[in-house]
Amino acid sequence: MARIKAAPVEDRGAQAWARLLGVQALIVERIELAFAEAGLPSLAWYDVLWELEKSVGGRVRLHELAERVVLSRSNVTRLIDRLEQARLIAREPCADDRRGYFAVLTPAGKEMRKKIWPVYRGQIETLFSAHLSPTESRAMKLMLDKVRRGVRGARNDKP
Amino acid sequence: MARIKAAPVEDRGAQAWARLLGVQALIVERIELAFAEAGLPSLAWYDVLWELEKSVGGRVRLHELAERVVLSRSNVTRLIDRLEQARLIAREPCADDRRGYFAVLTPAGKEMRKKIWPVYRGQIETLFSAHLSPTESRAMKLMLDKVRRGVRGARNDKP
DNA sequence: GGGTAATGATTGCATCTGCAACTACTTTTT
DNA sequence: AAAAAGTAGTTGCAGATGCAATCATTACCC
Repeated sequence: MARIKAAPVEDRGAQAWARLLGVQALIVERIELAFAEAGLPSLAWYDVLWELEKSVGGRVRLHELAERVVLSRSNVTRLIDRLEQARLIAREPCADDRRGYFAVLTPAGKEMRKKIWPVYRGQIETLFSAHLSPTESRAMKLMLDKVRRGVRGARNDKP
Repeated sequence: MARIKAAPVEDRGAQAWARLLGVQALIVERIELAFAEAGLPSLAWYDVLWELEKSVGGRVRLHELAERVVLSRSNVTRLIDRLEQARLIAREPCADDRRGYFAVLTPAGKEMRKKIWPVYRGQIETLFSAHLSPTESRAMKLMLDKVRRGVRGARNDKP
């Protein structure tokens, strides 16, 4: 009958959040290390390449990209600069809106992503998936989806 | 009877990982914004203050701190520099090992942490906990604990 | 339609971060 | 006990990041 040291309900969210932060930092550090050892570019580069590859025509407007990879505008400008210098993507002016630019994936960019993926996949498997059952992974994804929808849905409370 | 578009089991982990990265980035961005608006220092500073407060005597060796907040050594040196300049912590030489230093929490540091926490807690609640049931939060924490133990336990495979 | 507001992208500046090299001290080896 | 190897922390350097300001273009609205 003795109820032992159950965390106050209001704290459970904070505890889960703290673990999430810790695990994310730990695993990202390892992945970056593995990438560097394999002579591959950073996770940020992979994210951009993958985001482009997912998009129709391998092209995305820069501000759209900034939102998807969660970086500030100025940062995207310079990240794209570096990727362009490495010939993995190219800038292409937008016909409809003469202020805007697309980032488009080059063949070399496509190949680079293909080259990174097996390494990335292996790290995810070893560092993350291996410690969860498929059911757990699925549950985690669903929960995080709910959180994401909640956060993104509730934006702009201002009138 | 038709089984519809179930993700291959091997991909579930990767999907969960992708969501984790996305949600973390999204929420951290919001939290940093809220901190800045409230005139508070960054999340990194909070992490250090909290780590010290949790430790007996409010003191931790620098290399220990680096490991706990998942930062490189050199980075800790300079993070501690800034915190020291702000009088929130102090360096104290270690008697046992004359190479080493402790970071110790000052009263001002303790107060700062107390001042940040309500804001932080509010953000966690709004951005994260609000979208999960207490049961889900608990399940998420337990899963992430398993992952963390798995990652930390499997280190140093090298002979 | 002309003025104002808003948006897309870039740049200057300051900060933050990591790696590699370095100094100082400690532990291990022989 | 002297030499070798390892560990704690700092520093130089280069890269990455964000904010605020700027320029160009588009949308709004009276």
